[in-house]
Amino acid sequence: MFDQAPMFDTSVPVGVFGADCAASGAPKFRLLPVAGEPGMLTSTGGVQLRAPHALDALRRAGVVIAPSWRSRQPGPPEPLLRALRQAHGEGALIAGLGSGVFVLAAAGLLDGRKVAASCRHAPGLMTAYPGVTVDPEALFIDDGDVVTSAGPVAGVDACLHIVQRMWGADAAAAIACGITPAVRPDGGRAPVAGGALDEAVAYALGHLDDTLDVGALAMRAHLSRRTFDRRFRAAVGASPLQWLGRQRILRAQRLLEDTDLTVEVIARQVGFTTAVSLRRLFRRVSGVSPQDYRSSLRDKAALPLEPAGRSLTGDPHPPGAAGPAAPRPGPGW
DNA sequence: CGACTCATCCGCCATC
DNA sequence: CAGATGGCGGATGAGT
Repeated sequence: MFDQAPMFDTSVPVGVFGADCAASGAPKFRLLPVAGEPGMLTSTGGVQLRAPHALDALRRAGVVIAPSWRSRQPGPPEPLLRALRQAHGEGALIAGLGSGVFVLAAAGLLDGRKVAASCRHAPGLMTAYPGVTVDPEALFIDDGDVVTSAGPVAGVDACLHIVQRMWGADAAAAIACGITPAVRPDGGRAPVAGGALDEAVAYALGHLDDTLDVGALAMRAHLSRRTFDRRFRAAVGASPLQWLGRQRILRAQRLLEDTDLTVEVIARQVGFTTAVSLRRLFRRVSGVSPQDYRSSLRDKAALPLEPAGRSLTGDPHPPGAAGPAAPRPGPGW
């Protein structure tokens, strides 16, 4: 969230990922509203916003969304751009909705890509960033690791698309029915890379605690190993194993946050056979050891700002797809 | 941390 | 002919 950015735009991802649709079977997300710059953020009509999280929260996110940007100088602050690039490099899905595409462009994440942008923003975007091509027809574009939308209303579609892609059509439909007027039975949106791939992803998320190998996921998607690799990278922006590793770390982070389980136990619960593997990957992804991560969060939890909320890092349990045996850790999940 | 094994994944290429 | 597919093999890196 940014100072002087439109309230409507800023609220879009909060509306989608913060919607409480658990009763209709939607997954719960841990939504981490992040202040993109320090200080109080003033929005449309003088409304003042205060985001409970700082930039370091980007390291814990599976999806990072820039919902808006202001029209005036100065540009996005460099620490934010660094954090965005780092999250992207570590496999997070990055989305720029409406004016938020300027934030992604400033971070260099749109170079050489075709993106969606509203007619108001398209000329300025292409002038300031010659490497970026705007598709004037697109409401939103999923480019695998980067999603863009033309304006905040299409931003709702883009967010629902992300939900569908990562958590399945049922999840998207459950959320959509609360915020859009009419939805087709499929959730109103076509899958990114084909239902087969989505199914394999949903299966993997529901069985993170098992030892999954890429060959088995390919079989589940009814694709050859080679084609699965290719399609996966095109759709998700990372190799299957890289993606799997990041999902495992995200879940481990939650277990570290919400439980007192030992690192050894957590490692097994998220699909590592030993804690050594978890520790090594954990440090590479988040920069700290699991223990340090846990204690730093415990320190922060003492502050009044920490919400009891949920995480946009994504609860990986598409209803139905994960099966009855899907793990449901702790109360803070 | 180092040594070891083996899965992964990407370029290449024939084929569909 | 263009584009997608899938097998092969080796460098790489993940896991133990």
